[in-house]
Amino acid sequence: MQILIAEDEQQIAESLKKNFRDEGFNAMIACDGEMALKLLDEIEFDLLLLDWRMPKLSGLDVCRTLRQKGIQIPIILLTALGDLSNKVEAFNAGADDYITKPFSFDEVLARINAVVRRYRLSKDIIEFEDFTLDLSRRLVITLDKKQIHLSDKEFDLLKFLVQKKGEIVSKEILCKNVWNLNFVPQTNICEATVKNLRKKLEEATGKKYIKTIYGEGYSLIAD
Amino acid sequence: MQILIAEDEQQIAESLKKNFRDEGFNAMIACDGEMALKLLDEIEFDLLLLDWRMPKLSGLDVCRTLRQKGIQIPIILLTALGDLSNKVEAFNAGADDYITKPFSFDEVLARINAVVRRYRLSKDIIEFEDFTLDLSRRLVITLDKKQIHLSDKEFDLLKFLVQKKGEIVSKEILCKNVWNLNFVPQTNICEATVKNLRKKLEEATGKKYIKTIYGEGYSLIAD
DNA sequence: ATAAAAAATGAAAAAATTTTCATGATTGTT
DNA sequence: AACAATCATGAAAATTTTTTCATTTTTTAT
Repeated sequence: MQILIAEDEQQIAESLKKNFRDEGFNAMIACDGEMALKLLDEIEFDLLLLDWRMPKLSGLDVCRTLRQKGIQIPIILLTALGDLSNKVEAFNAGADDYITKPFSFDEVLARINAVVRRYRLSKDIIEFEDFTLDLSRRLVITLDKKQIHLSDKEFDLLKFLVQKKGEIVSKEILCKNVWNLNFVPQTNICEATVKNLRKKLEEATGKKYIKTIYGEGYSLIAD
Repeated sequence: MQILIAEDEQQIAESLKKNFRDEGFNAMIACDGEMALKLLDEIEFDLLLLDWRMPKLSGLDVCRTLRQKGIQIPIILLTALGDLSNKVEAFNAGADDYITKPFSFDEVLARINAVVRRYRLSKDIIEFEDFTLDLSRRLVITLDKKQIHLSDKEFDLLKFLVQKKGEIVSKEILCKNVWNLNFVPQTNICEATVKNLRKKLEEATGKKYIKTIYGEGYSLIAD
């Protein structure tokens, strides 16, 4: 996960970054609001941790600007003041959550998880066991945030199986949905692609996910 | 936009169709529920305007049948009866919205816009001028519903430009976001890919969309 | 008008993906 | 156990995509 920390107090920013690294997250620091906007414009982040008080542009301004532009990245605002009116202001500006300083890193983690989970529901992200499919970016990410590189057909096949997880999917249906064929071809395209997908999934996770049901089809199983 | 009007009262149907044409939408009329289903099966529509009371199959039946088949087209139900229980029934059957007769055409337009916007947000669909990007299926569709076949890199490039439509995007930023490079390579990968993308877009739409801003970058422009 | 920098282009080379084919292994049935 | 059907596999062939390179064209500044 790629996180942008927009925070002018270097100590806090660095400490967050270090903690994130230990969690396997990749964090980058912007020391003011303008820099944050610039970085967000250039690089794709999964989450923005945004300090309220910052030089040049306040966190609130950054938040409003982003939402105005239609950018939907999850945003958590950090603030030193814990009163309710700030909270309301934060949400009105388009923040997804709100943390009061001083905070523990555990709290940050918990909030991030909640916010990101909500975000995923609204986006096209499907989780299955040890990996996550990002349908719009066509990425498969493992638990340890590594990317599994799948070819187009492999991705389509996995996507279809994940969408039908547990169910048995016949080759006929696969041909329709992955190859857009209304018949099962004479060749063994399905089997060949399944084979390659299996290999990549096992290399990445060490587990066997695609089960063959003799005479019926394939099925994606948990463990 | 391709609209199907399912309405047995010819006068209403024709009036709607005429109004739609003035708005630049293409509408087709089905005079009963069965005909509506048949047309929906054969032609891709963007919206279904569905009368409640119709011969053979009622609007509600059509709605339920479509949803049962997993077809997700936005549906607006038209009804002569304005009571609340109908509204609930409509939504339960899977309609997206509900208009009570008599209605003004402005109201129809407003509801259509709202429904279609919501649908697009939920589907990760971005529109730009004469084409539409379907991010989760990685498809580019022209106004006349033809598919533009783009390679992976071409799609990523177009997607990025569409997301920044109007803005100038430097090669540096493209390299970061399309090729995941933190530098501009010595070779002219960007230019070459832009060239191929331009060719395909122009072949499909006859228009030039990607403008070069000398020394600065590229920009996707309207017309 | 001219030179230098930047961008466009066509074609070739390199790399990756998709598909096919021949062969071997597995499964269910009799 | 034997058979037929089904599936798995490795490797080759075919196709497509990506990248590079040499050259031409365009743009900007002088």
